[in-house]
Amino acid sequence: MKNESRSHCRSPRQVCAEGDNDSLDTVRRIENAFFDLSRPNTAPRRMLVEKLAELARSGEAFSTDDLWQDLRAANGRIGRATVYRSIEQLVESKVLDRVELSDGSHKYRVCGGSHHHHLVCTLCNCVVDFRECLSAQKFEEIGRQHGFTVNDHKLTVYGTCSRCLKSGGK
Amino acid sequence: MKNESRSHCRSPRQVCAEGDNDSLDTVRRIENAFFDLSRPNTAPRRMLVEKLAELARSGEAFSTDDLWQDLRAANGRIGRATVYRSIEQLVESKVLDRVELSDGSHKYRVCGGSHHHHLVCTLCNCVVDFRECLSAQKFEEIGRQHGFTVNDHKLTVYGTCSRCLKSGGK
DNA sequence: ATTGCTGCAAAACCTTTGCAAATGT
DNA sequence: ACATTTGCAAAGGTTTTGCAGCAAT
Repeated sequence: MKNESRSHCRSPRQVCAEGDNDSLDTVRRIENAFFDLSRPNTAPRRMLVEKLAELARSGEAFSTDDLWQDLRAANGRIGRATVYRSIEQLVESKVLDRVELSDGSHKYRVCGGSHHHHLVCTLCNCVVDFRECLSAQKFEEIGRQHGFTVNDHKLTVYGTCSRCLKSGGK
Repeated sequence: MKNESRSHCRSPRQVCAEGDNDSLDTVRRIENAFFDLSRPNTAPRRMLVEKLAELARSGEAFSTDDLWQDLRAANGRIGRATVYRSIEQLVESKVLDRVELSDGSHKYRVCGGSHHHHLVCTLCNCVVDFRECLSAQKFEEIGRQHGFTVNDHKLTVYGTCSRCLKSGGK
């Protein structure tokens, strides 16, 4: 009885998300991220690139386990540890965003290159990007007021998506 | 037998935080949060109230385990599960904030009543409050643009605090 | 041949749960 | 007495780690 609200979010079609990435570009970015750290173009990495390009297109958010299960079902042999290790690298390389859900758990999402933040549905946990934010100067000012050097920030908005609103949260 | 170690508003190693809560008010708020759910004024709850009031004064952020260890060391007999259960309730009651650190882990912090967000040092993980934010209308607009009904948001800024800057991160 | 990624299984970690006993009202 | 909370220990779930073997360069 753990994550009670994730059940209907696992479905293949995730309507409340934007597929606004150019997928060729995404493939390139993922490949570069792997390549930057080490050379080998291995089978698991190819599987990951392919699957992540697909997830970039749909805009769907996924857990580490989701990704592992999907790859394992579709292509066969891949280890959980490889998926964990790859996700870690790709988050580091800014290819993936780690999105905090309202219950404190998290999912990942392939992110476009430009500055954005996340709108998260507290019922189905779908995720949408948006671009509004405070200005860079404002962040600098916030930092200055407390003696911080600011280098990153994260804005997450929680609410109910249109699908869940219509279906009354069911 | 209570340990009155409340004399200083500065915790041993967490200087970069604001102790801006009125502690009497904080005690009241924590007690109410417990009381709202059920009557018993038990020993563990009194221990928690006392310790949390102290943490409110210092502004220090803490993990569940930190809190358990501290209580256990100072006052003796308390179960991990009790601490987990209490923290969960207090987060629900908005007495505690859950703060996401830059590495994806989290800590808790006693929060003042008014609207605020967190500035987190990526080196020492200290946490400071600030009040700047987007306007309520802006959030509504963000929601409207994507068919969401917005009901909450979280803004976290990451950087390096003055202490860590001075010490070069050591 | 060398390098280092990969899969597996075990270990480590963190959090939740079940239940008898203790505690507050 | 009664209703709840508590502590303990066990279970649960997730992530990391160690290492031998393998694949890519």
